[in-house]
Amino acid sequence: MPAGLFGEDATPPAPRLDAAFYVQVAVERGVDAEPRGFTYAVPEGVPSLGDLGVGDRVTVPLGRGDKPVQGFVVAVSDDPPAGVEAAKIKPVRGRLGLAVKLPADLVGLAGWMSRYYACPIGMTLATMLPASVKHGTGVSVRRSYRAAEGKRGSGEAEKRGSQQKTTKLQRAILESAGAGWVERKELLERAGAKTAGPLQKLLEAGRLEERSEEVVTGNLDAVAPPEADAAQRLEPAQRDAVNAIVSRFGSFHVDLLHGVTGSGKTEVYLQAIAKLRELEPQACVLVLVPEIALTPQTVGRFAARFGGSSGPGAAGVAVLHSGLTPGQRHAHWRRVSEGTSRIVIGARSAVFAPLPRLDLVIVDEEHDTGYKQDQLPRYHGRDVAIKRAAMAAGGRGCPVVLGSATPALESYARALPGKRRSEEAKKSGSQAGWSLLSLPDRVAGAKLPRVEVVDLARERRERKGVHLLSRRLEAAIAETLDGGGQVVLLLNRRGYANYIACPDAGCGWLLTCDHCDALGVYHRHDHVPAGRTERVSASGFRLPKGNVRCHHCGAERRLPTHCPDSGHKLSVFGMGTQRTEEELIRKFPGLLSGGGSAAGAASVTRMDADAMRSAADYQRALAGFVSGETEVLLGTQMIAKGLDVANVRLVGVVSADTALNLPDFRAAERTFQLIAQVAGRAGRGRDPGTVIVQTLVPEDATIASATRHDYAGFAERELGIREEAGLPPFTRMARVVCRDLNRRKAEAAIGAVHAELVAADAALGTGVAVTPPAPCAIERVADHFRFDLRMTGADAGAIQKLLAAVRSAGHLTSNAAMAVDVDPVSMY
DNA sequence: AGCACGCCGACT
DNA sequence: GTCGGCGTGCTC
Repeated sequence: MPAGLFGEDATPPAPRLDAAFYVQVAVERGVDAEPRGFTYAVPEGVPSLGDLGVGDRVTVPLGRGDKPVQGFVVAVSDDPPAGVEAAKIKPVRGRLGLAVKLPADLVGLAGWMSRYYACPIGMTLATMLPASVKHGTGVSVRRSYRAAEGKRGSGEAEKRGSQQKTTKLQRAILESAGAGWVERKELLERAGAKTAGPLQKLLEAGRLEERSEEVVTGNLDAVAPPEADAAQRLEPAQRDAVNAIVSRFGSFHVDLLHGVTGSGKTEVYLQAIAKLRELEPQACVLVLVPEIALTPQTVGRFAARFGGSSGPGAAGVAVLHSGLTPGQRHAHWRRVSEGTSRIVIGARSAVFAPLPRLDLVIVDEEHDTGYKQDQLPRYHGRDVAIKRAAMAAGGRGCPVVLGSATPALESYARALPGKRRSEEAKKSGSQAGWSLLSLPDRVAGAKLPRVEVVDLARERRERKGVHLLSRRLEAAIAETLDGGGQVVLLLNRRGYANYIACPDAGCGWLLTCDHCDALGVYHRHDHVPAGRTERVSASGFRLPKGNVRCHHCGAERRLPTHCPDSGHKLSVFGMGTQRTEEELIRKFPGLLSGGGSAAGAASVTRMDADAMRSAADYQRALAGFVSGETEVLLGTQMIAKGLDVANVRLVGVVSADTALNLPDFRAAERTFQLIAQVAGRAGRGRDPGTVIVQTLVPEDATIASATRHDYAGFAERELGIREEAGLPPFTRMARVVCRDLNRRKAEAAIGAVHAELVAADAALGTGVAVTPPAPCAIERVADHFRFDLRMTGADAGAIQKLLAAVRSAGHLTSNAAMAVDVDPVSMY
């Protein structure tokens, strides 16, 4: 600046900050300050800020009002980066959570996620650190004391000390404390002091020294104490798989472990981990499972093999999932961060476990859509895990094992050596580092269950009345129960009935939600006071009272009795788990509902989101089924996962068609997965068991493949269809949804995004196809109108390039009005 | 995401 | 004449 410019009337220059150094801060706001956050100055001579580093949390002033906001340090530099006006740089206000910081490798991962999923980096970082860790839940300060070092103490303390008289209690405390550190509580006990008063006096007088340390008190009992669980003898295919995984140690590689249900995938994980720990005792392992609260059996096996998290000197398994109390979560997090627990098992968010190093990543049930987060940041746990593994060990990487009986076609296509490999895999060739490991058979000579198909259309023609259970299924249930076996029944639809309609064909009125473009679902009250029933159904059922619910917005209302248009009495039809339960009890009067309500009684337990309000409900229901107290387990897809009960001899799929008709290109894949997974619950013991699949379309190729346990055949055909249609996994997809209370605004917003995307694609030559905007399959949800568009590119890079351009120009935002979903798993 | 600034309707 | 509606734009 030229000298003399600032005369008396001119604005004085902003005083130059005496900055020791500068930090880039990603603020925990929706501020899309990609890629590097904002620059702040670290003032000279502030001791608590002197060693600020990547991953530390700070408070910084933001905006015109200098509103203090929290953020993460993502980079440190001696000088501010070029292009940032020096006058704009503000100083860091303070530091947060001295004991806790995010490991630098996670900060790097957040950078990748922020770019890949088009999400503000500050929000990405914020989701990596559990709230309980942020807030320091369950942290208490442990204070210990020792006698000050006698005469050597100089000046003040000495003087004040001599001014005061030493009471008897104070002398006792001084003696008890001695030269070593003694904890507060113990010290007072030893000295026989009832209050801390004398101790405080000594402290003030400088005759005692105090030391304090943070202790996380949250209990670690969430991991069951180890039971005996010896390594099992491996089948040849399992041994090959373990050997293959072991051969990858030390560098990045992805193995897709495709093993049929009951083929012993978990044992493969366990033995691979054991081998890794033999070779490298400090090795750290990350194990992801779809929803850990629902898989206590898996966690138990890991804990049994490698030690639980509680008990003396336990160095074993930590768990991180939503079922923990905040204190427990914090405690587990700390143990992981300190390197005390080197094996972490957890749900999606456990991919951010603060392990000090990473040597092996396992993603169990990798096809599960629960890995995809449906809120910001919309990441896929499996894909982030793979990226984290690739970035591990300073870029050298570590191996990943993806396990499933029904792999996602995205994974299968990359791992498959043959012709159906996706373009991406072909392009990068064998260095892509994906391979397929197969466990084609169940362990110990067990056989996959027999699968029968029942044609529901025919059943309806030949039989009067409403029957959710066909004659064949009913007979099989009777036979199984008579023989002392247990039954699993799957129906992937909650409630009693999903159509509430006018029986007059000429009227055709259907009850829909007032706030959504969706049908109301009739739910009975689960606990109806005795004798309170209400005649509703045209077919003559006496129904207990209930409500109509919308499964999209949660709105609830009373069940109307008459059609508002024609005045006819309404009828209720369609199928749901509650209705299946009712029919089951009607047809098997010996069964009692409510799982174990009456001691020793044979019973049916319904397991769906309505009946299972908490993880504890689920654990209880599961325990009842494992113990044999519950004979029939009926539920939605939550019963299809991981359940391993030897006495299950019959699995019934009440309707295989529920997922088949969804407006989603993955409908067939979902259907295959659901049938194959639930069928896998049968025949875990000696008897291979039977599976009965009810469907209106018995000739459907997907259902036929599932009945033959033919994943490869299904995949071959479905991949052919996907390739033909230019769908994933042969392409990559991203989706933008705009929503607004005002329909025209939502439409205008998506139109603007569409124009920007099309223009950017033309300018950059990314070759990404952008669909014209269209109303979503369910256009209105909770009074908001929704429009979407889809982008399809040859590979992830093309989509990324396009998104980055439009995003940095400010035309893509992630907020309540607009959502960007990269690699969407749900299309409606 | 917040929060401030700014330009158009119903009150003292 | 003002208070305040929420549309728009910016945050080192």
